[in-house]
Amino acid sequence: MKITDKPKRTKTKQYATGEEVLRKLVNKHEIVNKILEYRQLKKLKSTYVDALPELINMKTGRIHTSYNQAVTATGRLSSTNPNLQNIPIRTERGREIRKAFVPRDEHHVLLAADYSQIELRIMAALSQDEHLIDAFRKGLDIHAATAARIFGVSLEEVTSDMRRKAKTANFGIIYGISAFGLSERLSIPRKEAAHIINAYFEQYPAVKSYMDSCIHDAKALGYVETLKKRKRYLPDINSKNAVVRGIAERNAINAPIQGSSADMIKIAMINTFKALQERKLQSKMILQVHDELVFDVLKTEVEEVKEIVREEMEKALPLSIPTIVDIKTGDNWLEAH
DNA sequence: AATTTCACG
DNA sequence: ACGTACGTGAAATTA
Repeated sequence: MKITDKPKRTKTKQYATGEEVLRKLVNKHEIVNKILEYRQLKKLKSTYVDALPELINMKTGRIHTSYNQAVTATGRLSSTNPNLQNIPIRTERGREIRKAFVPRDEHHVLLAADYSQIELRIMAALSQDEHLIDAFRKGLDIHAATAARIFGVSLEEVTSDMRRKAKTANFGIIYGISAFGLSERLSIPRKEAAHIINAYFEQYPAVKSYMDSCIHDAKALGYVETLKKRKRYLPDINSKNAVVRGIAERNAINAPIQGSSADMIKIAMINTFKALQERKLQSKMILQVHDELVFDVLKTEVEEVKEIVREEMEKALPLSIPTIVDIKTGDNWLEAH
């Protein structure tokens, strides 16, 4: 439509129209927002509303996913046919879909138990950064605590904007972020993003040296590993192509963190299943979504199951800092969140 | 069959 | 000069 001078192209030379591209064009033409809204509705309808009812099992009257144990590079599970690890939650219309996931009958509730900030906790434990460890031991709001440190203010002086930036930085760090990436995500100048990253590593110096050591180990050994010694091989770590090498370096930083989190929840799943069996409970573990377990719980068993699940998840793979699990119940999956 | 887009952690 | 945050899977579109 000629609403931008240098339209972005995909690698096959077509016009790129992904969400990030379109969002930069919303002020150029009134149709752009309408396209974004249309896309969202189309996605939700085709992927969930239309597809899921087709997958109801004739015998059980329920839908059953398949969990794949040997697909991902990091040790996570993946879920197919249908994928129940990407059920919507972020938008209001998406949340309507999540409400459709309900307990087996009126005598049951759904119980959702999720690890709180698990990847940041693992990064604290792996890096042994004293300030990050200290924040978790004190039970602080980790994004606010990070904001206070990187912006040099007291906890009380942290504004919502400072916290938002620190939160994005925290997630970015786990992925091996660049100043460019952070600036894009926060819509701030690259210089400011670079300052935030510099401040982050000044305030959490052991995080910086831990990340450097991940890359160093990958170059020396050809792989990195998780807390439970799961390896990810990184054959591109010494590539002469800077782009290819950069991806491998970010993998070297991220894989031990994401993979150790997967180690932890897998151990928790085994031990929780055993504990429910040993106590002859009828409640069932029904879903895993990377840092969350969902149970179909007999109402009379709620308190006992809650205790067991918290205990088994929190003690599955002890770190040098507390592991916290948040638990909620509800009459549908959204309410249990 | 490959690519693009977008849903989740 | 160049590209630029990790891990997935499904549906629609393009080749």
